[in-house]
Amino acid sequence: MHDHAHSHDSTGDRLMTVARALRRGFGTVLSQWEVTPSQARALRIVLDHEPARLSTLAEKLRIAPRSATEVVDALETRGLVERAPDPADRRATTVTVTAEGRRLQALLEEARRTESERFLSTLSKADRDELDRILALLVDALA
Amino acid sequence: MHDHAHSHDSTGDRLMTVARALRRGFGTVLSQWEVTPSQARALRIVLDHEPARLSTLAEKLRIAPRSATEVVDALETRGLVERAPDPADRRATTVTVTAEGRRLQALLEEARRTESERFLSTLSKADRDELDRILALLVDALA
DNA sequence: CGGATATGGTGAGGTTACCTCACTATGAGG
DNA sequence: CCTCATAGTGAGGTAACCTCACCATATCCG
Repeated sequence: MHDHAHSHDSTGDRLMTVARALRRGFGTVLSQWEVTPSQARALRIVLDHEPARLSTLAEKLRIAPRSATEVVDALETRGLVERAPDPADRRATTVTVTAEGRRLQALLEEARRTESERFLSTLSKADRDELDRILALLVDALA
Repeated sequence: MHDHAHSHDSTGDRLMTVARALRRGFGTVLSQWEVTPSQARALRIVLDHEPARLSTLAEKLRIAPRSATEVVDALETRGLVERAPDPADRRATTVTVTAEGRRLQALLEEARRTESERFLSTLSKADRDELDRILALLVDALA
């Protein structure tokens, strides 16, 4: 009677399933502020590396430099970041977050945290800690 | 020297990071057979629900019916699935996997398993089991 | 110094995987 | 049978990527 179609799924499959659901959740939350997931990710990275070159941003986001141009265009249009010439290299452009961008980023961070907790709320505290610990190991291994 | 920029990330963030990396891995492996992730997912679902209606497939993949048409088009062009009229409802179309599709699906399943294990290889057996157990809980909670 | 070569950013144009909307064909209920 | 719902698909659109070509600037080196 029960749906045990997942019973033969591997850990990797489960991981993808869970991540997909969480992605959906984040996306829904983000749309409240008319921010796309890609923009939210970029805004966050820029804030972490301010003042960030476009090329640095591209690298951190693991996208092509050309694509970084696009997402910065979008953020700049929304007034969340600003471009400025890099005084050290006249080819380069640096990106900084505006006050407005900072304000929004704080809201997004909070929303992400809330959504994440809601998502994990079916787990016991112990399991959540375990999950976090193991995921951290995997993240470290990616470096 | 070390990159501890992730230190303030939440569990949800880590989950996304890990899933993203795994997705990349799967994608790379799949490209060996010139199969896109979307096609691989669809092939799998069709096999699990054979003979599957397009609408059923769309529902299981959580995409719009129109999009199911597209992915089935792609699979049919590659000779991996076949459309047939549903004898019970002349509006409906059923999709079945061809012998070729079955052969490929077996290869893909194996590749997925291998890639998944490679990805998790940095974890101890105990941690892998823990991770699997907790993810299974989350998957169940999604239903 | 100056010429070759590498690098930073962007315009043009393409791809994938989605979407909505409108339409046709068929089924089902009153 | 007349209305209304449902199955699939054509047409056309979007987000988030991509490559390739190009220009401006930097760097290296004979």
